[in-house]
Amino acid sequence: MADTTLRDIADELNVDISTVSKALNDHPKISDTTKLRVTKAAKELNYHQNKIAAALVKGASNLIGVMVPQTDEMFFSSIIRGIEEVVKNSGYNIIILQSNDQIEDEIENINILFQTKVDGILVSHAMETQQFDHYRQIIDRDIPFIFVDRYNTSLDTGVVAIDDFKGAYKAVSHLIDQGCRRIAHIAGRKHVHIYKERFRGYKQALQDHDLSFRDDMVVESNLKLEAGRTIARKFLKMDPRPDALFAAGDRVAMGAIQELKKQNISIPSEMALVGFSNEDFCSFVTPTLTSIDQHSRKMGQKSAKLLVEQLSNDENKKISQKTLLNPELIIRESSLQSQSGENNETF
Amino acid sequence: MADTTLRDIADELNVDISTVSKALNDHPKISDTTKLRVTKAAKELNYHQNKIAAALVKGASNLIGVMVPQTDEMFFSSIIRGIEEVVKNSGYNIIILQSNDQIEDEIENINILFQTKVDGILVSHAMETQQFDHYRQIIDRDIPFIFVDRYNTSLDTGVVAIDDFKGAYKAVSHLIDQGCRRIAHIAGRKHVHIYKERFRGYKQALQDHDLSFRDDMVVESNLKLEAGRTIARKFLKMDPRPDALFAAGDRVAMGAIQELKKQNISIPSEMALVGFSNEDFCSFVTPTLTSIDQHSRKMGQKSAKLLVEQLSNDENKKISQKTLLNPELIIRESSLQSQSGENNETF
DNA sequence: TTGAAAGCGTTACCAA
DNA sequence: TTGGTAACGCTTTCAA
Repeated sequence: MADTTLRDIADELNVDISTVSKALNDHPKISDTTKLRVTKAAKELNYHQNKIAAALVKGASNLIGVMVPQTDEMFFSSIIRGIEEVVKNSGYNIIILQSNDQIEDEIENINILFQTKVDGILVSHAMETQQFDHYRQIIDRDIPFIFVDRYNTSLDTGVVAIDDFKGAYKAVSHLIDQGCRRIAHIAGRKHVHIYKERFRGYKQALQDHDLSFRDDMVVESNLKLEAGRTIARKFLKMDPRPDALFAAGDRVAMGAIQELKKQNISIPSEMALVGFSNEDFCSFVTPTLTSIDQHSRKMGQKSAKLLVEQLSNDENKKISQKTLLNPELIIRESSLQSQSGENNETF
Repeated sequence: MADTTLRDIADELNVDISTVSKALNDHPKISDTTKLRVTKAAKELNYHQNKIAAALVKGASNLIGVMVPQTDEMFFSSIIRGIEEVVKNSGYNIIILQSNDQIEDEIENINILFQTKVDGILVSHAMETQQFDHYRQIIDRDIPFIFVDRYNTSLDTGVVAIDDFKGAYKAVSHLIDQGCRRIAHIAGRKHVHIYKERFRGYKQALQDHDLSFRDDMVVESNLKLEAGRTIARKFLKMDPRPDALFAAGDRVAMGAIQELKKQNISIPSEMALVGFSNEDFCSFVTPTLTSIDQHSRKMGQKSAKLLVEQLSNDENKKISQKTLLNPELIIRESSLQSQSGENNETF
């Protein structure tokens, strides 16, 4: 059954097709009576606007491209949720692309976005991306474009992320407050800006509390679970060994917990632990894991809002604004020296 | 900077626009030399096909609509991942819509999908949907359409899900094997087909092992964490109390674990536990949680494959096939009476 | 207030 | 093998 078109409605009502179009779009110069007749007929014929045709003539697809490394990482899926919520209410839809954390896929995806003629783009870039020329094309084409979370400073685009420096700073300061003095850091890849920031926050917190920074107390990793196990083993062999671990991710922290438990190291008294991201499971594990909440859903919402705003801006004035959300330290058992069971305060 | 069009390439090369189109589409009747010239010019001018225009004339958008309750639930985000992988390799893209488990959003989303002229639709329906007329429109319009996981039997569509009956049966049989005799069930909403199936599997397993079924051993719930706590409290008050809990979801099982631990009930010796979905955190909690793996990513892949297949089928022969994947019991500490630490076998 | 017609960028058919 | 042209369904400008 072929879809109803404007033509069908026009024929039905013996008016011109352009009249129908205008009536449906609530054009001011169409009489209320015709508007009524048209909307009625449209409903009867079960008409749905063909957005493809409209997009072609208007030069705007009402599509927003969203690219993340993978949809099935809690952090990204919740960003996506936030984006979808906002975007839909503004009449846009999102098309989702995954980079699988690989630059080749990223490049290919960007081409797809060009073909799809998306009106705007939201990206969290691949872990292994160190060279951002393919993103430059987006800017050259004047497509509104905002980085979410993982961003690159060399490009003049909008950015929505959390203040990773501050998050790390809060985490480490908290550990120091709890009496920890030899705090090690499980870092992410140092070419990724956000991980660099977390590392910087770690160092700064140490310095501000007159603790010395030591190179051998920092290990770079891919932040996966298995890495946490290995790295924990490594730290346990040190003498004196660290009395706390600040991990740049929850999964890698989880791996460390597993290893510590296996070796019967008590958490937090022998070694305290703070993760980063505040994934669901932080409150499920034993001991529950202190972490930094990144407000991922809000991050998605904010980036989408900014983008939509930019899109509705007549004078295509580029918003190359950087928005850093405030990270939140969620204190749980893994770092609380003064034990008090089900603690769960927020700072 | 306006995008390059076929016209630009044609002008550049002094050939007709239709020649360019054919050359780019590798049409057999175009000489290799012109193909070469055209592709070269296209690259130089940085041409990207306008899929919107192509979609309009071809009557196919190359878009596949995906609707899930929420993207930020592990299970759905991993379905989405699977879908995206398959679909991209077939030249399609996905647009994502969330129903927020509400029927109003569902109806609105379906209208959006009509407007976007998606070529096919993949849906996991909202928890609260009990009336499926809005889905019937999709069928009436001959849009290929497959249910993923949450499906309805009254509609003649394709279905990809796991065999929930079998999953529940495996879970309960396993508990019985472990010596449990009073097995309670935390069920999902009984109007949702998959939860009905899990309930059926539970009953059947009891019956096949000569255990009697009791109404008061089953509680229906929304499967959220908090519900798990409440329901566990309720079961703990029974006399004699259950020696095992089979939950239709991991989160609700998690809530139960929390309550049991709080009341110092030892797991699994005093009460064994099996969840459903095998979420990440199952292997993180203490004790690790036995669960049923649903192969969600594979589910996404399978449904996408089926849909794409159907789309490329010239004679629009509808695939109203039902594919049930085999659920996998992942045995962990929460149900293993013979304790052996880090057990993690697969059946 | 309504109608006619051009045009968005492609594809596909028929003619050359 | 290539060119011309209609058509996809809609919006928009100008004329009536």
